[in-house]
Amino acid sequence: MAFLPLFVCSGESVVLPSSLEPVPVLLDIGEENDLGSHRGGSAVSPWPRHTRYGDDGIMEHDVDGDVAINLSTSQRPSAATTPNGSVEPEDGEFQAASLEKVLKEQQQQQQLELERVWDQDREVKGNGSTSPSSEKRVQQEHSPPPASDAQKTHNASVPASQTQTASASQMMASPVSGLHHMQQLLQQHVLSPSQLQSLMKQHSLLQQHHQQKQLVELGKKQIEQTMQQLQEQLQLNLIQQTQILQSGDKKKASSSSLQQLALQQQQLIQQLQIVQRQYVVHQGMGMQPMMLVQGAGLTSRDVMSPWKDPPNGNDQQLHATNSKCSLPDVNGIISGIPSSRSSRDDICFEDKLDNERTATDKVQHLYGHGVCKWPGCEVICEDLQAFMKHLNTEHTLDDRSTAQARVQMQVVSQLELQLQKERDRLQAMMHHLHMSKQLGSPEPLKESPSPTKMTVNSAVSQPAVSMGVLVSAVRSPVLQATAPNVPGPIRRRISDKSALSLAGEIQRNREFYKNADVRPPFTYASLIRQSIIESPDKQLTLNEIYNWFQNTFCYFRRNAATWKNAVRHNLSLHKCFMRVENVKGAVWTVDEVEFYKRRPQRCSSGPLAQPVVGGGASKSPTLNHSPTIYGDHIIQASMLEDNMQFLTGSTNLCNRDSRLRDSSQSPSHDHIGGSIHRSSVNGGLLIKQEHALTAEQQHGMRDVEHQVHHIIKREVHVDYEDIDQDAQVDGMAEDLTITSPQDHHHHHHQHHQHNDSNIIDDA
DNA sequence: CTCCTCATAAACAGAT
DNA sequence: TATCTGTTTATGAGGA
Repeated sequence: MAFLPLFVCSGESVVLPSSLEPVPVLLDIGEENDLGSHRGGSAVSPWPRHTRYGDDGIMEHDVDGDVAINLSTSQRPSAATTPNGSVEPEDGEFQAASLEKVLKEQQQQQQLELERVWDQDREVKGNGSTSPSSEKRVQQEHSPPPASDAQKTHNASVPASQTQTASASQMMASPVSGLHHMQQLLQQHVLSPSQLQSLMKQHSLLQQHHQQKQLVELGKKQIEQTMQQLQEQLQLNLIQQTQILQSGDKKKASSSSLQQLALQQQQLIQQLQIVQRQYVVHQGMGMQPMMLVQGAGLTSRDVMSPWKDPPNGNDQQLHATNSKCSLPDVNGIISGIPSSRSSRDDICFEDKLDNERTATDKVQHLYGHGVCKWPGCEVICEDLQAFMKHLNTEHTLDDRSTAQARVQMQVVSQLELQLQKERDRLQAMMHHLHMSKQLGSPEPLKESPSPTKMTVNSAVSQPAVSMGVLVSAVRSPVLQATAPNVPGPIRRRISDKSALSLAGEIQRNREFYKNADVRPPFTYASLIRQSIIESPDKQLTLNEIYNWFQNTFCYFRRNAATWKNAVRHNLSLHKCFMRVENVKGAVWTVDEVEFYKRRPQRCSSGPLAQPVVGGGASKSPTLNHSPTIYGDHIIQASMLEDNMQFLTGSTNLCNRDSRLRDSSQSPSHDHIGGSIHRSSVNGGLLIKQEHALTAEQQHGMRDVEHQVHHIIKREVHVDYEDIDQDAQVDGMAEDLTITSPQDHHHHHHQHHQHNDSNIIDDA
């Protein structure tokens, strides 16, 4: 979810349309894709290799990439809170940098050694790395460990098949008196000073080990990621092949594409092998500190546990599988050990725990609410135990499960690809916005975002986006997608009068709106108008308007019936939209005069109000409600930005850029241009400016300013029915005095909107 | 609290 | 007939 993190960071003032909530970002998977369900499924891939990667399900891995790394590098060490404080020395106590250096050197040596050993192993094994000829083969080679049944039975034992493991094990002296012993001593409180001293030494070594482990962890993670990606590409490739094979006998073209796929496959496999090798090396690095520990004379079953994780992803998976299958272990984890547990003595034990916890977590992804969540299964299992049994009997490594897993994998792959794309896009967008903000706003933002605005969510799930970017994003609609906790649709819309800013806003965020399933903060009327004035002929058919909505806004690719109805409704309702019969049907045009005439009283408080807060309100609904210290500045900046655009993009007066420009562009009003007309056009807008002549106006309102001095606010009842285009052109003076409110006698007030506050410029 | 704007739903009719 | 287009009414949310 590239956008998700961003979305989550908004303030409470943001409202998401209810329809949006489940799918903040629309992936092009389907109209009504249910990301949630995909997620649920993807979190646990039945595919063996996924088991090995611990808690980072594929999706999560990608989604929280940064977070994941952080966790891996910091969580464990920081989690070293001692349950029984007396036992454990302070964390930083023995962190000698020099020692670390030495250790690193040793580590490197041993890494080389490991590599060598591993190479030898490969030679011995003789199953080299020739490219697989069949699909199955590929799976076996690159996906984890075809945990064969035979291997499965070796619960928690060192996988015999892994010679490299054996080799590695041999490198290590047989462990003696380790953590276990240490713990016993400690528990008995019978430590002599010398014992204590040696204990401390051991501790320091352990710490060193752990630190190094962290260092290695990061690289490892990256490699794991790469491996995952490659494997998934491979899977994708295979799937494509299968598809072609299945449906391909018809076309010859498929044979060529097959060849291509095969080629790709080979390349992927090669890459994968390389990466896997790297991974092994890293595993060795991660393991190496343990050797030190052992060399120090520690011994313990727990210490041994890491060695159950062979320096190979396959075997790790096996281990995880074993853990998963070992019910007592699972239960123990669930019920027993607190996650915060981690004393130095337990480092290794904790590793084991991690793996087991991982297994448990994964199992939990397949089991929920008493139902097996295996794709297409939904068998009811009373308890975890029953589920485990079911899992181990029904979902074994057979063809069906494999196929299901493959499907799931495809789902995950596609989501992941999409995610990556979207994330990149987002990054680029944010970067761009940030840049343009800096360049575009004459007044750099000096305030820092108020912490209250940036919710916890933002901090948590926000990808690597700088605060500055976030700030700049505040005024962008991006943040609207946040605040998932806020129910109901967005009520705040940038009102019509801000259409000027609308043009710029849409332009600036075009890519964003196009791809993010975020409701644009503009009214339907504004959007319709925008669509029309963007068209070459300043006229569109209804269908073209639809298309514009869909092409411009991801949001409008859903719930078509709803918004289309709304569009039609708006077209009919607002007098500013005029239906023009055409040879080939009817087209809609915008009567700019009417457009600006509508509901002035409201708008005056909106976008055109004080450029400060009020204007900001229009700019960003999220700020409307509770302008913050930075909100004002941002708004100001953005308003200025708009004015800049106006200045450069329009020769018309008016305070708002596109407003008059658009007016001049209006097909039906090209000939208007009278000052009276214009002033009346601006009427509603200018009212508030009487007391809000700010820097904004100083920028581009010279023409307007002198008018403002003479403006007279008048309440006029205008019957739009009586004003046709020509009448309007004839003179606004008339239309200002024209009729009275309609004969609508509904209980409702909606027709008061026709009370126009117009400005007469008698200058 | 009232007024206003807007979104949404829906009924309905004519055109295609 | 089904669908599209266009009009109209009703209602509720939310802001000023």
